Amino acid sequence: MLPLEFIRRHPDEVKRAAELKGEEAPVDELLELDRQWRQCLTVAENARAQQNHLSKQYAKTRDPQDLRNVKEIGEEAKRELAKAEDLKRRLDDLLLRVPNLFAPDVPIGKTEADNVRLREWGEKPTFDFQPRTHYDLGESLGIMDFEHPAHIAGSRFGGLLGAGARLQRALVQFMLDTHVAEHGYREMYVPFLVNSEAMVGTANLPKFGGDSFRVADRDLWLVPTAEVPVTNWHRDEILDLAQLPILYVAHTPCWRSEAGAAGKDTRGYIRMHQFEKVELVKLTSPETSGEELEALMANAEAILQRLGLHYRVLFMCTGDMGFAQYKKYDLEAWCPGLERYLEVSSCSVFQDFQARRANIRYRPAPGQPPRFVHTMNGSGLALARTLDAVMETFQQADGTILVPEVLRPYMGGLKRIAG
RNA sequence: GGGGAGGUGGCUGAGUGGUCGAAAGCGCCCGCCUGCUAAGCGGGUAGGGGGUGUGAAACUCCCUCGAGGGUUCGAAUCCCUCCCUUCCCGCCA
Repeated sequence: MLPLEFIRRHPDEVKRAAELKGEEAPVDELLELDRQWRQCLTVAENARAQQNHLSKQYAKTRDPQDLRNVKEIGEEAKRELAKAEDLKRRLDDLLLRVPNLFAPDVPIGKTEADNVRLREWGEKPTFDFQPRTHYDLGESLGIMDFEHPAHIAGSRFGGLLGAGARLQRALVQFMLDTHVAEHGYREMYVPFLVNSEAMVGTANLPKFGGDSFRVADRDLWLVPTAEVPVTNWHRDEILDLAQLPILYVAHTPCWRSEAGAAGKDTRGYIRMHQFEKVELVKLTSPETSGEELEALMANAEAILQRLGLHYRVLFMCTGDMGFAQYKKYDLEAWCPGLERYLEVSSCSVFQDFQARRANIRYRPAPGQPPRFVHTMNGSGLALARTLDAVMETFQQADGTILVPEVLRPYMGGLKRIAG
């Protein structure tokens, strides 16, 4: 969230950012509540101060009249304090609904058409036959299945079999090993269910609860991304500057309700209720967050490059970047069968927006007051779609799939998937 | 799931109704001392919020001892509920 004081001083800047992001920002309502709250709080605290004072006096005098006075003022303090607390609760709730600002260099725009293509890596592969889609290939080879999962769980679930399941696992292993051994991340294993506080910390709540699955009768949510448990790992902690930057990588399943996602462009192993992802998360000092984001994105790109997948990098415009992000890049891998790019990674920095919510701080120097860290994350990479891109890119005329070199050690040396 | 113990500042840990936002130690900061370092000596050091207000001060008030509620003029301290940690038993992959 944004500091209340910042909103007080720069309401127009906050409103402008929200508008350009296509988000609602209850700034006026918030400021009015803020005014009422502070007024009420002053009255309440003055009453409480009087009460404290009179109470001490009564301790000395034991005068019944003093007792009557202190009781009376005590009642008033209680009433006013309750009023102030109610106002503060409403204020805090609104505060959690104000979107983050965006970086000065973020392109202004409304839709994905306004995103800026920063660069492309490699070239679209060419085929001397009509390339097939991953689901077509996968179902023919018997390594990808949508019917059985639908039967046991419903639509928007996919399943993998044999070499398909193993190929996904190989991708996960390859990604984890690369990020740990070569990019300096620390591997983590984390809960796949998190409480509401954690969801608020990363800004998945209160506004976006509808995007995630909640466990019935419990305050637990299925993680929509490892970002939630990993970023919240250090909630309410004060870190040492020497610990920063903290680099974490975690592989988790992710669950998303994908409400309203049915229809066009969603056929295949693309937008599932459940998918695997290797997620990169960094906690940094404010001074280094800019360069750390670029490095994080480069780490994600390295995976695509080693797999030999053609991809492009998009600088997301204000309208397409989201509530909490300060800056966001998408990596999109080319899928020759689908004849379109699929988003396989989204790399974002939040500045201290999440850190304020999750209360993650660091001490810049011994003896100095704590400051909020900066948080950022990016997929490194999202699994279902990376698997799709691999299958479609390395398919052969006979319907088999060549296994990329870097994955072969993870496939028991298998060079070609033939079903 | 049943029973016991416990959750206090950056950390360890005292504290069972006002003298406690909290002993002591560690850590950290400032100063002194010492040929350097170490040791020693003195002082300082929780967080959040409100008001007034300046150039970043200063002053003042309120809240916070796991969370929430209650008793009381007054709660870290007493009562209730919940969460978490830990030990023993049970169960289980």
